[in-house]
Amino acid sequence: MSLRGALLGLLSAEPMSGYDLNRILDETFGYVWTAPHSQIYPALRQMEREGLIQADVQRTGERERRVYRVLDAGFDYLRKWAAEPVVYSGERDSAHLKASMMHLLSLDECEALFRAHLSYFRQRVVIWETRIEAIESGRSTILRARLKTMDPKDHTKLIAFKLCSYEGSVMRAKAEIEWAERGLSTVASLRSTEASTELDIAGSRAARAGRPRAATAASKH
Amino acid sequence: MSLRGALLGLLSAEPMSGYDLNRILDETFGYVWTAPHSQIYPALRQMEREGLIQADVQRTGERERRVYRVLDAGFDYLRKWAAEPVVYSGERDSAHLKASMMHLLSLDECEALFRAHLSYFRQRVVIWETRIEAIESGRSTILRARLKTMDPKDHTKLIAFKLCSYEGSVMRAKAEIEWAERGLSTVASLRSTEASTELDIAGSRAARAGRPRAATAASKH
DNA sequence: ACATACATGTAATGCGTTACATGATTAC
DNA sequence: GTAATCATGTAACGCATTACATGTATGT
Repeated sequence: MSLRGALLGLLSAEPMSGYDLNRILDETFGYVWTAPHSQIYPALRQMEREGLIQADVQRTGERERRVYRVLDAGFDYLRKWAAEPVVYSGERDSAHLKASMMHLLSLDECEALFRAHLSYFRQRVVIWETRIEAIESGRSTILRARLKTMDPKDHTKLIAFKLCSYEGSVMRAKAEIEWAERGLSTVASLRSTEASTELDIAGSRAARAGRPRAATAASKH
Repeated sequence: MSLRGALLGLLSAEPMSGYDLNRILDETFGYVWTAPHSQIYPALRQMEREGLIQADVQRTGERERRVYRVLDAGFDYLRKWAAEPVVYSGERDSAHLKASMMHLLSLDECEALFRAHLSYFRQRVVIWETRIEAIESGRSTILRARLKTMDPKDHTKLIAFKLCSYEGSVMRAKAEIEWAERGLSTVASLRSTEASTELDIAGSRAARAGRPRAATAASKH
């Protein structure tokens, strides 16, 4: 269960409440896992029942705040979960699925889909690169909290892997951007083919510039 | 509902049975969407009830085979679904999530995770590049079936977008490969740091070669 | 005879989304 | 006073996984 991994991982840096966890998943940590509070609160209660974490209840007047900290059993669970091999189950990506059916759409609709893809991942890249800079310059509060509780000789390791995981997200997002850009240029080529009343052969060559075999295949039928 | 999109998309190329759809999702089409047969059969029945598709029942002796074809309402549904903007909901990736917690693991365990990642995506790339070649050379049977039922002037468009979507998957997989390779070199650097009993500063510099600011941040605490 | 591929389902369980629901504190 | 933020939950529904369940046709 990855949700538990994510929650225990964050709690192991610093004890905090369900509300805090929700905020962090929304803001910074969401680059690897997200969850709504409707999933978080029950999961915390369940893990508490199982003895993985424990809540220290803080009161501000009437308001109750349940600050969870990870118990030994929780650390064991977390380590065990993290070391388990990942199960790579099938792909499920609506953006790419829709792209595989773009022949059903108008070129305007295709363009709109690619542009949305582009702007979504460009935003992600900006957000995550900002995070990377924060980690590199030591401005990240959650990282500082974690470093405080750690043996100084492990600091290098922590920072190296934190950066590595953020860079992974950035690299993937950049691949999506590159793909969307390629998609847009495919659209542009098809548009010019549509505009002129040229032969199919010439058209397919233009549509897949740099991929001569595509043009060959297209001209076959 | 993306499952419906995937099924209608495949059926629009060629009428086929739930069994066929399952096989295609497992083999070739799974690069964008996968589903087990326990999802496929009920989805087909439901779409039939709603008048999106219709089954022509074929009998081979006792055995019944329900071959579905897309009705006009189904085409409308498909086109409408494909043109709708994609909802980009939060990331959820256990591999990257685990990577963000690798400081909890031994370097051997980290290496194992990265190697598994690498080999999984290398396999994907091989499979998908084979598909791309099949499309480019006109050896793809499903593509040929689709081309037969289409206006020849749209062939270019179909092939261009098919290739584009496969290339998207390849590009993303290559980003994952590159990331895993980077992860492995991070592990290697940390290993050499661990082996020698050098200072933290020198260690962190080695661990993040080419990223001098990481070393600076690490040496701060 | 036996294995493999063909062929179609249901059921239980778990994960994820959206909506519903409530109330306290703080800053303006 | 009122809006934003803090704070914690439940419920209904839908989508996904795994296991259960059954039987036929075909090739060796």
